[in-house]
Amino acid sequence: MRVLHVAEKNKVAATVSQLLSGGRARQTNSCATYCKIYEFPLPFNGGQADMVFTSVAGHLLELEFEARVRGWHSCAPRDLYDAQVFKGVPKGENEKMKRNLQQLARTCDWLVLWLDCDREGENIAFEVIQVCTEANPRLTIRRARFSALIHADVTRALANLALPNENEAKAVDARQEIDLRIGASFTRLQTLLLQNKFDWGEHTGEGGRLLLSYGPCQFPTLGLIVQRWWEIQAHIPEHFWYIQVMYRDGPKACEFRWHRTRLYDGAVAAVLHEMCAASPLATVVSVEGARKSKWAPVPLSTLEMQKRGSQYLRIPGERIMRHAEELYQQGFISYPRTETDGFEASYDLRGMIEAQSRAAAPWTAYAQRLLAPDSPLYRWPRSGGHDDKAHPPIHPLKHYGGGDREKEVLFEFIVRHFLACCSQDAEGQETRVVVDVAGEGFTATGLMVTQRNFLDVYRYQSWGGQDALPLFTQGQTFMPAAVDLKQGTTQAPPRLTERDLIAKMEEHGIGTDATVADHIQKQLERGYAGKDEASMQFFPTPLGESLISAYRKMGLANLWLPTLRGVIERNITAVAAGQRTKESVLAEAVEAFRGDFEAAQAQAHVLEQEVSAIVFGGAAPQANGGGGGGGGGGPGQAFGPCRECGAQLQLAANAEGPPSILCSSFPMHRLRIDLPRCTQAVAISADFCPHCTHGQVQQLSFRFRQGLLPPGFPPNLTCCAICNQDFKRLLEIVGPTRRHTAAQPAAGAAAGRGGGRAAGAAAGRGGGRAAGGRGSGRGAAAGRGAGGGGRARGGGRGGGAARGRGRGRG
DNA sequence: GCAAGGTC
Repeated sequence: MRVLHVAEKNKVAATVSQLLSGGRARQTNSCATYCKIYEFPLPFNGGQADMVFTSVAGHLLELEFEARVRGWHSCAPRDLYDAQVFKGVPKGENEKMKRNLQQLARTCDWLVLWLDCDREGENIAFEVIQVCTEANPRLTIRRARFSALIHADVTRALANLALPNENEAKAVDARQEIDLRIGASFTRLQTLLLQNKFDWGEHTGEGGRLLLSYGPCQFPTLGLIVQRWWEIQAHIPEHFWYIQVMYRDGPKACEFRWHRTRLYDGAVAAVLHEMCAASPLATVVSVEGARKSKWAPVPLSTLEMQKRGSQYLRIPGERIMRHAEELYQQGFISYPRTETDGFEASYDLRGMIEAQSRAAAPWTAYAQRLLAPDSPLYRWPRSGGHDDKAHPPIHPLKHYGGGDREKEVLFEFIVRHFLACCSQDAEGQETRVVVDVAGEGFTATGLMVTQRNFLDVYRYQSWGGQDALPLFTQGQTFMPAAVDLKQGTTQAPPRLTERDLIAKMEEHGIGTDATVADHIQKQLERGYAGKDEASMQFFPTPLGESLISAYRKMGLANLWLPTLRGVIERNITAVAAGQRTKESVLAEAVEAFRGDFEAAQAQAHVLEQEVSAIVFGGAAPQANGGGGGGGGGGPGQAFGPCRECGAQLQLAANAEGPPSILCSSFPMHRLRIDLPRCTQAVAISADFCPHCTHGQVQQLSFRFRQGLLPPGFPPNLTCCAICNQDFKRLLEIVGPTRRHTAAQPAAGAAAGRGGGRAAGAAAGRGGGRAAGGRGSGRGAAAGRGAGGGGRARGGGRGGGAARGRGRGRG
């Protein structure tokens, strides 16, 4: 009896056959470059069998359209919803893998499938079955289910062979067909529609041809980037005030923070501050201590490696995966694509630590400390609770001597993470001191680390530090070194870092651990997004923004919202669970997307308008009706070049209230000026500004609402909005228009403070200035307030420092 | 020239 065993990758075929044969399997080459053959005898099914192990390399087959519609001009893109699809063998390596399988299948009686125990693995199993039974229809077919490549698991799997799960495979079939139909149809629609309408210049890729791809993972990814960008654009900086109490005794000092945190009403804050300043003696109300611990990390999964790697090491996820793949191929680390973040009890962790304790590396001494008999430092890693039933967490196998600098840095991270997760948590003592000043409460918090433990090896993280508070006792009084009224400004949310983006994609189920980095990379390749190298933050390009904006205006939000993938995923999960048939899910999804496709095609002019307005800064016709317009800024009327970058300045309509002035260039520079709150109407006048020397800028004609105008200010003004001092002064006095994001509410703090607070904030702004002016030389506070006007934070500029300070802290 | 998912 001959039994053919097929694994998903050569490594698994090699490991399983070595485990089952006790290391006596004979290896030979096959006609497929990466897929070896391993042979050995073994008792099986009551007799003796010749075991033949080989593998594929991922999917063997690919879903393709029938030849009739393969040419881009052979049919209308919408025909791709009805065209036939079938699974074929892609040319090249896969043809060789197929030949290898069929040659072996002809000589065998059994086929045992050792593909990864996930949905894709189940689908590949059926690809292997299809190909093998073509060559030998008499095969007895079984599935081996294993969760770890260790002896006990593998022998158990062989002794408990089961049948493959067709439902799981069909779920993947459905996913493939949906992805192919919507991906190809929208890609062709977008590309064919727009490629000849504009001069794309630098946007075209290698072949000099423009490719505007659409995909159910790439668009929601782009959507995440654009959405955040719109939130940033919609943010209106708001001033707030807080009281800060400082203690100082020689070198010892600490800051007490106000229990009210902050107030948005400057006048009220000023009153409270005056009370504190009038009787500043502080009384210690309580001194409390608490033990705190900082948890060591859990074992490393792929996405965690990418998130932490991009943050700690500043290496993009795509390169992390490339290095990790090489380290794996060369035997330095375990399999790099895993969701598992806990070790099975049978893993020999001490053996792995030992391997790192022998190398001459900076972490050698730490590894030795961990290994010491009865080491109080060592502990079995906490599990993160995820298990893909196919691969262990990423861990080092042997020492990597180096060569490639970036690969070394990644390897070091993998080792340090592994050692850290095998270590005890860090321990510390927190002290909280509460004081009372004139009836207002303030708290100082200090943390002293008592046991560093894993932090000693995990140098990417820090905790507290030498932040011990001076000694206070309850009932004690002291005179603060300062009781200050401070002013701060709310900050727009930061642009997304790679870590943020990966986390959001994970949250919404966009992509898998093996593909998330590719989807991000694709944003850059297609020119949909850019990445600020210094801050590692993503921003949409005008092209990316225009595409998303177009679908938003069409009212087809489900084509780019991050929830798109989750909807598809939920439906195919029902197929995998046997609750729905593949046919019904497919029919439903295809009909839904066909509807979206037809709606998009019917409104193709919106796509053109958005690209024209946002990418090419053209004075496109105003979008009529659309999907509400708003926050993101739509097409606008141009009135002259931007002084900083030369691109067109536009008067861009908002959903409510007067339009805003927008510079269309990006990411070089992006200017936004919200007009004064009292603006009733504005129009581009025929006159040019006599002062702007960088180009011809048309003046704007304003009509203002009388009630809000400062005394003596003319209700009608025609002036240059860029350089006119009266206009700037008015903007300073009355503040910019308060707008709301129509379709996409801003996240977190900004949204929470929406309309309701508007009146209070406006009042606060006025009051605050007064307070600042009255107060005796509080230069810093007053100075911070200036320049807060209508200018939104620019794209590429000025990121870092201010951003790092976080939201709203002064 | 289209997708996303495997893996080398």
